[in-house]
Amino acid sequence: MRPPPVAVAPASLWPEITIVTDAALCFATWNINSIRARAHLVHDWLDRNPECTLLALQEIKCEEHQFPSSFAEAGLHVAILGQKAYNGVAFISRRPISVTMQGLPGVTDPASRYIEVECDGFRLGNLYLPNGNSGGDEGYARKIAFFDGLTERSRTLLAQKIPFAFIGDYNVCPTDADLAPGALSAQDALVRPETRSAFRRLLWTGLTDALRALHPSGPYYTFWDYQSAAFQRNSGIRIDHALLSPRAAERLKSVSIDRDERAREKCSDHVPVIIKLA
DNA sequence: ATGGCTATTGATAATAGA
Repeated sequence: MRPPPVAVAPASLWPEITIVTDAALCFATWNINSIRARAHLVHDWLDRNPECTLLALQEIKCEEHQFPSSFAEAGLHVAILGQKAYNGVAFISRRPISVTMQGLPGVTDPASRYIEVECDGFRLGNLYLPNGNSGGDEGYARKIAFFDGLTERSRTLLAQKIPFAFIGDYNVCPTDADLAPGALSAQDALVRPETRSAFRRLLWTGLTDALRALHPSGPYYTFWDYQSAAFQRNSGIRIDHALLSPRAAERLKSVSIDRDERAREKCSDHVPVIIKLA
């Protein structure tokens, strides 16, 4: 057991903020678009990224019992919230993890889209937000309802003074700088003003968009459509994000997007985003 | 305007993704 963090400065604007000495931590998020189709890519990636302690996966597209056993057999810790055919989120970790939540309070959508774990005193929420383009008004309402649930969850964790990150596929381009010209129509649920507003309401609970904190301008994409040679044309969008609690944000060292993964054979249409905390 | 890619399934055509 490691000792609890030692506070050396008083709380400021956010009650959770204190300057602390915590162990370094590296984690990543990756919408894998079927773990069964791409388990080998995940193993390869983990082998090449030994410093990454936790990997959050989205769209595993299987039930718990269908999740490849190779990860646990390799000595990795696994936490899964799955369902048949669609959605599904999971953690693969080099360190022990305990599940603190499955699904978000108040979110009635039965789809498997949120799992949260504790690891060495840090909390990680792994989310796959509804796309919102299908299912008409009801489908879009589920997207906004998920944002509301996540916003409430942020307030709860902040009130509990737990350092955390919400990582995953948010299915939102926060600003026009987060998509290539022409990559999406203006009516798309990923860029609708109501979607961006919901994202900002979540941010304004006191969270930090890790990539933009370190890279305020310029195009950074995490998804390229399989169609129309989108990757070759770099017609991408940034929809996979890491939002950090204040105490986590103070420790932010780097954010990197592993775009090389998009060039691999039979790859996912998303690439890993890696976050390092001091 | 359409199709274009890729995955899934009480498939082999439909649905969802983004």
